[in-house]
Amino acid sequence: MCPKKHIPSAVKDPKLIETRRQQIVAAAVNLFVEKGFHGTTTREIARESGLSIGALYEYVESKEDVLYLVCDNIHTTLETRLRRTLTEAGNARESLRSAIRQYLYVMDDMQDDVLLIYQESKSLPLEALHFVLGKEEQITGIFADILRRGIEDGSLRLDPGAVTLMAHNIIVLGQMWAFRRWALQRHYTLEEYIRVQTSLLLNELMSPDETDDTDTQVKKEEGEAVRGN
Amino acid sequence: MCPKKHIPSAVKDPKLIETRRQQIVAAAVNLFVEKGFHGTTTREIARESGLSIGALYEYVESKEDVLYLVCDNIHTTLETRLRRTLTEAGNARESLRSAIRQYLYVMDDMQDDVLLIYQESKSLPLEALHFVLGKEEQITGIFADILRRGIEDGSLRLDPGAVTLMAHNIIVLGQMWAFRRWALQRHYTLEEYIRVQTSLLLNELMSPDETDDTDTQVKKEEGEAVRGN
Amino acid sequence: MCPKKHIPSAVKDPKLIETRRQQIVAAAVNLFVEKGFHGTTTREIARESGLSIGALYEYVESKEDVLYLVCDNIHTTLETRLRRTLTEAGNARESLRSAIRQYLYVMDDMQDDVLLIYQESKSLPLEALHFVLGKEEQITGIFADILRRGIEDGSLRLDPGAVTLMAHNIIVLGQMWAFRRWALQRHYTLEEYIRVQTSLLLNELMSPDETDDTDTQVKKEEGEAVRGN
Amino acid sequence: MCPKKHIPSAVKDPKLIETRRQQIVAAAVNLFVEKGFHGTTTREIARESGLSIGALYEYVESKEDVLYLVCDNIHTTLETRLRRTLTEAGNARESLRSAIRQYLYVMDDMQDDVLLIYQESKSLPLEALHFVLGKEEQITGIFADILRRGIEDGSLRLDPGAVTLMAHNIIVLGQMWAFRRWALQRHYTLEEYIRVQTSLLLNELMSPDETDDTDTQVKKEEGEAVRGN
DNA sequence: CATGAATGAGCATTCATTCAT
DNA sequence: CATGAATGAATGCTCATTCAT
Repeated sequence: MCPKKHIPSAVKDPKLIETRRQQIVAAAVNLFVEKGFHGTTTREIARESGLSIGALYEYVESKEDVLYLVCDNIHTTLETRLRRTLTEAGNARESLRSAIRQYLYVMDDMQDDVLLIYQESKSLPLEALHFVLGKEEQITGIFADILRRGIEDGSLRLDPGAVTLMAHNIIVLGQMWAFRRWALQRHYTLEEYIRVQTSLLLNELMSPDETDDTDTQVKKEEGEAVRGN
Repeated sequence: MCPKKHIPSAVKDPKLIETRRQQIVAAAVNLFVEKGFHGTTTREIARESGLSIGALYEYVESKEDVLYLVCDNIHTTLETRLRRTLTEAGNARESLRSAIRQYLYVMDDMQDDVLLIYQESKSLPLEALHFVLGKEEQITGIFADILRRGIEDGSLRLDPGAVTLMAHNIIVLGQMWAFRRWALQRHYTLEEYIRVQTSLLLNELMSPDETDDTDTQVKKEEGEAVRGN
Repeated sequence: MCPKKHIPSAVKDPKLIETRRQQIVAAAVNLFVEKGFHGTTTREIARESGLSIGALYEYVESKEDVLYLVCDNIHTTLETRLRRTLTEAGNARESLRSAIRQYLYVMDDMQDDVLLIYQESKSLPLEALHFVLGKEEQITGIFADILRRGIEDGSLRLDPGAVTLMAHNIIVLGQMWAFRRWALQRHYTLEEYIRVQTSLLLNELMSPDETDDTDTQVKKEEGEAVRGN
Repeated sequence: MCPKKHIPSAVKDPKLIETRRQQIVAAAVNLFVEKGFHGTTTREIARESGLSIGALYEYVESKEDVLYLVCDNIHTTLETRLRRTLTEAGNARESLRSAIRQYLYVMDDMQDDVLLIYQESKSLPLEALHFVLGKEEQITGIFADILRRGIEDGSLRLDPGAVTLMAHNIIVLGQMWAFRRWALQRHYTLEEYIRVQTSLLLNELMSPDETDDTDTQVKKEEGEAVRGN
């Protein structure tokens, strides 16, 4: 998959390490989401993990390690869920359309976690940050691959030099659904968001002849609401 | 402009308040950018401001107030610089193209500040956060206005219900240049980024007949480099 | 006198720093003597100093700083008290005899402090340790000076190359009264100790013709006691 | 030899106890010398001993027990090595001269261990400390015995009441070579130190008629160096 | 208005020791 | 006998905020 930062543990049994770290991550995600990294104490993490503070530090060397574990876990979950939905059926254009939809479903579901990474990863030590960004890039690569397939099979017209950028655009599409939810989710439902963004992205917006009507149309009230801010 | 949160001060003279708060913000931006909100102490802010801690607390009620002041200041600067470049000359499509370019210039210049808002605004008390988000929405409104003008003058084909979303897309376009710089700025120069993103956005990408070649084409090496990662 | 390590303080008024540090040292000496450096907590030091823990750290940067302050204070006291008793009256031999006597009085009085330095100075950071050893050497120099005067005025016969060593011997003479008190003070009174050590040192022991009888003779019971262990 | 503190063990086999404790002591000496008693953790002791912490605590009841074991071991080694070199050949004066020389050789070799006892024995529980001091006294007795023999055979002129003191002086002579090495070993080689101290002690210093020249004379450069500080 | 000394709750982390397996 | 995971009291230190001068 992707190289992971090795976090030393005083405990020898790898099985146990895995189990305990899962407890820790499960507890920490919730706490970090709720109160932020700096607002959460190690004791809270320990308590919620069902570990003593001493035990916590047997599986982790610092609070920052917990943050890394959390970020990595979120990314892994994200990637796993995303890859699970990928199909090679049909041309790449259809694959992309489907992948975007699935990606946005996942992002909608993991909003808090996405936010967490975006707001707290700066607290990671440099080395750990690199690993996290590496993972981020890898996930971006999923879309880059589809885009390249689309260029090859002719279903997508895109300058090869713009592939990376486009892939990042798609990723950001999902992230903004989370970190601008205070605005977006007031105006659009997830389905609307998916529909419109996909259209814009797949360039159907400006080529009405290729557009299927149900796709681009936004509900009336929505159109009104938008003007209201 | 936009309603601002009133921050009480023990000092009467409004002129003085204004001056001192400017000192405070100037000092705090640098510190927050460099060390983050939590990594900066009030003493450091005071020292860099040329004030005593006692004096600092005469102009501000809490460290969070400083953060609010900083965020508000960044947003105000951003908006001012952006509005200064807006022209009504030509059709809206050309206005938009120009606005995006100018916006990206500003965002490139203010990368650190943009990052600051994105990573630290979660530390604001709820009320202050609302003011900050309000400002954000207002800036988004600048682009929404242009888009609406484009619909009216026919230079932009866009479903009215998608205006808000498109405006957010544009804003995020600029923000991602900052918060994904670890990837984007490794692959693209600012000019390339502006060119490609504008093309994608203005839908020239998929309609090569409308495209001006120099605009969509990315330098060969870039194309290679992209595949390389 | 002797260069001192500068210990930064958050407080500006030098008078206040002096006062507070004196409080701190006064409290810490007792605590360190009683419970050792590691056995004493910073909170105890603060409490006994009449300061809050926060205030303590305004005058000191670490617990080790307190230790340095304590060591330096002890050395300074020692040196001051020692120098106060020095006389140039008579020949150097008589000066030395008197100086040793006074030195041992002081050492007897400061036993606990001497012990403290000997047992805890290893906990000092390297730099601070150098300052402490420098001070120690300077005190040794007091006796070296007298010895040199003795060589010059002919009242002491000593190879110049042995001056330093002899000076260290004298210093250690006083220190061992403290750190071997569990044995020495069971067998000898201070006066006896002074008398015998001075005799041995001034070489009267083996030259009975120069010896004044009352000086070398140790009380009968003492002689017995010695054999008893 | 000397009564030793009994340290309870959960293990029955005395052979095994002996072996394991030797492992423990060997590891702990190095660690204590390097990092001090308080700076060494029980886990480190266990690891270096090749034992698990669990096992460590089967052979020892506390960290302080390890310290006692270490101190006792050092003292035992010291005494053994010292006694091995003792000869009854010649008069006591010559025995003493030789014993001092051998003693200083051993002390030079065991500097770190000597320092260890001097700096850390204060961390021993009272009872253990008494045993350690007892051993120290016993070693001192070695020299007391020689001194007494010297009084009897007339080769040493010494007030019987000063025997104990003189014995302590000799012991301290060796110890100071270790704990004042920062000064002494900068000025003198071991051989010079032995020569001069022996001379001073054997009272040849002030009676040049009895002195053998090579013995009291300190190398010219040394003499200079001494004045230089 | 300005100063800066004082406060003390709060935090991350350590480590000797235990005990179930 | 051996193992090593678990415990949690204890510690050094920080820092936002206050308030007497």
